[in-house]
Amino acid sequence: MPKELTETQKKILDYLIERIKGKGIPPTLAEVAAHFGYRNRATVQQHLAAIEKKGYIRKNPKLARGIELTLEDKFFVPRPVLGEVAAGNPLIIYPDAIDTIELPTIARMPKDSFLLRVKGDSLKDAYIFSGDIVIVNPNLEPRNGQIVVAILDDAAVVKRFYKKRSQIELISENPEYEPIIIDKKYPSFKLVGIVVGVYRSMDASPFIPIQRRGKL
Amino acid sequence: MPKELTETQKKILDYLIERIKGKGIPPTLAEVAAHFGYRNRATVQQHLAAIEKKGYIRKNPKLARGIELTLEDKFFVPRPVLGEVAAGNPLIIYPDAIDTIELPTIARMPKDSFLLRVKGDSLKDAYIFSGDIVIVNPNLEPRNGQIVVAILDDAAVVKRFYKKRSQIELISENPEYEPIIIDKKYPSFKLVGIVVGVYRSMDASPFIPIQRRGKL
DNA sequence: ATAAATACCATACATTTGTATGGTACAAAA
DNA sequence: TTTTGTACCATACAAATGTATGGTATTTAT
Repeated sequence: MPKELTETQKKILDYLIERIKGKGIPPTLAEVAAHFGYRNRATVQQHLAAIEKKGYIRKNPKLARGIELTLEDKFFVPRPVLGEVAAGNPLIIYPDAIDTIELPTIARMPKDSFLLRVKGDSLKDAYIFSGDIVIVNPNLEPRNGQIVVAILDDAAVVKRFYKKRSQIELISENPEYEPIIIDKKYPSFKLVGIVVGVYRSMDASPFIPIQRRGKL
Repeated sequence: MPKELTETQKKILDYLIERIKGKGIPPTLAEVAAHFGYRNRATVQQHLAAIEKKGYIRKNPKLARGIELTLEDKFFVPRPVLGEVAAGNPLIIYPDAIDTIELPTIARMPKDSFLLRVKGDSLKDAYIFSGDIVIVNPNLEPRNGQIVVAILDDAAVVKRFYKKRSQIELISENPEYEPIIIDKKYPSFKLVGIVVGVYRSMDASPFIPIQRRGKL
């Protein structure tokens, strides 16, 4: 189990992850220093040593940009989950990250997307379940039938989106939930983004392994 | 549209991609040279110049490992799908990639994992559906109750794994399918890996947007 | 009270790294 | 035939890079 990081160390690690996952190129000491306004590389050097000691990265000695994320080899990388979102009844969405899930290393986010954990079962007919992580892109125009995340009276919902002449309808796949109809002028409605993908980790299995034997 | 690459250039580009996506660190000229057995960096230097000229990479001048993949700066990154795997009845698994899916940029794979597209519905009670992409890690020891991919008589299956004294059981979540019982000595059985995650793209929506209005 | 960890700065140095330049050999195109 | 492109080799060099060492100030644990 990796040890706790200090504030500064965490910031630096986040930057490393951002650079490695985002650009594909780990930064040099000089670049990290520049990014944080440090006057010299030795400072970064020491922070990296500390982060490495705590087990989050591995440094290839003598090699330029020789920073590897060790967490990556464990297949999981911490990603912030911005909030929980109701597939059924609205839930509160938090301004900051409420949690960090261990998205597998398959987890490089498009830089403008973010993650939300789904609570509730109103999307079960669309094969999205409570506990799933949805990848939300805020910079896409919604088309009819797409699954979107929207804020409604300070709560967030995940629903299927339909735009009509003068109103927007948010429909659950699950017939137990009533469609939400929004007049276009409705003030507290805001479209957050479009669900571009769903990810579910199999690691901490939410399923109880039922010892089902033989035929039924 | 990028121009055609020569054989050598393609090999080098493949290596670059492998390094950037796999390790997260682009190689230096020296490393590329070593990998291909070149006696000096200038050779690589010239190949890279050619590849850049043809538009596949961008080089940050003067910067160590300053190689970026130009094709990558989009939302989706092509990833090879190694085969299709049956959640219900066994299907054939192909030695090479059968397809390339556009995994979202959230998609950087752990280097030893690979993707399989699921066909069939025997795992629907585990919320895995036909068309989903499962992320499979071949280097983990399976624990009871985990979902695994296994090869059985040249066909691959996705099932829940249970190890008993002298036999292994592969069980479907879906009661319609019979459990598969394998004697430990069974020759043609091979465990491929453990399903560590499921990804589903919402992009090419498999669902027909049903115009369901009002209450039912 | 003292030790240890954190968070920086500055300077120095050997290597690594990218790049420039020049050369050879070969095949295909003009 | 000459030119162009590909595929290598060798040497040289400035800048980038990681690392070592030493220092100060502050906070946290003992």
